[in-house]
Amino acid sequence: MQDKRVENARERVIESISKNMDIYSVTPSVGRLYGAMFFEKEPMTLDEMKDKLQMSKTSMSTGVRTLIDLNMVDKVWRKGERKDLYEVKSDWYQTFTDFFCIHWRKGIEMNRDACKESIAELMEVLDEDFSTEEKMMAEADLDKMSYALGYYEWLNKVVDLFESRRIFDVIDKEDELR
Amino acid sequence: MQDKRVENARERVIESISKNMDIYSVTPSVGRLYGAMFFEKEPMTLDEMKDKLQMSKTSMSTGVRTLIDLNMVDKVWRKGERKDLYEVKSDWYQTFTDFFCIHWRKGIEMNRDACKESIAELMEVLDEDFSTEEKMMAEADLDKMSYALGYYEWLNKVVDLFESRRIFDVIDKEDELR
DNA sequence: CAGTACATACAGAAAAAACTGTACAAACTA
DNA sequence: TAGTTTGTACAGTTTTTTCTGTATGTACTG
Repeated sequence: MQDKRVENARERVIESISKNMDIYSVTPSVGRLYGAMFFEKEPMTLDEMKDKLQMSKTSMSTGVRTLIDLNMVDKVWRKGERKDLYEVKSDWYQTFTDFFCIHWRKGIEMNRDACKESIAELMEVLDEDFSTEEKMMAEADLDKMSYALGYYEWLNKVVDLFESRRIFDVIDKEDELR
Repeated sequence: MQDKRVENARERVIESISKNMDIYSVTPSVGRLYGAMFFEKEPMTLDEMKDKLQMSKTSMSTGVRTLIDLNMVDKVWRKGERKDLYEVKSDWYQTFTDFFCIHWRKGIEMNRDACKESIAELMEVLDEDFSTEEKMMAEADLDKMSYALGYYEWLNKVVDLFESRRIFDVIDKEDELR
């Protein structure tokens, strides 16, 4: 019974992808949706997804929205088709770097801003106040924040490396076999 | 009132760190714990954490466990001290690469294995079965899986780049100011 | 224009996760 | 040894998230 074997093979990969999408903060259900869509030859409608995954259409709708927000899925236009069509973005390298860059950049920026603001505040205190105990406290915190700041600058450059695609000079893409 | 300003400065950074630790799949509470511990000059006890964060000791216990599992915090030994002491690992560059490597490696490996197994299964089918429809299906899936496999190999090399610390040749660490 | 097909907003149900207090075991103290 | 202190297992509670069904608005069709 070949049918079963082909189906099994596909299902195994879908399940694995689904399990490991937690790194993208994506729920297993949405991961399964992504996996299913990945293997579909043609762009899918919400109803097809619903049938495939045995879930409500509402869930498919929100799931797809999540994947679109993550830049992992595209809405597709096809004339004469009333239903919305969706397909997974075909360039996984791009998908990876996009996700990585957007999320890290956001976090880095927030933390960096907080550090900068607090460092300024502490410097003010150091200038004005001469209570030794207070000063030592402020200085210790200042050191920690400076260290953090340095780390965030570094991380920012790492993100630049991916965003600028220079990472592909450092690590060559595998030959695409398709 | 300098007291407040110093405290504010610290609190701002803790809160920011806490918010952005979702990238490490860490809950804001645990993130706050990490932030508080980061600024503490001396290693902390569970009771100190509990007082600081106004939460139950049980939560501190599980929170610290989480952070230790993530390689972000160390248990510290100090003679004559009955309570367990904890401090955050001081090398954030290492912490980052550790996390990145461990988590991505796990995901990559699982997906790669699933792909390999399924590719083998599909090749078997292609050898045996001559129904054209079946074959086309199997071949299409095989292509997708090969592409995925190539991507995982690439990603694996990226992880190598970090794990081997060669990343620091590509992106220099910021001068540590502390 | 009415009628149908579609996506999604919204409210509620179900499931999962976070958090707490109590109880208990292990390690220490006297 | 008996008596503390400390960390955590566990059960129950609260909060959050995920999922569903119904209802509604919009865009097509004839």
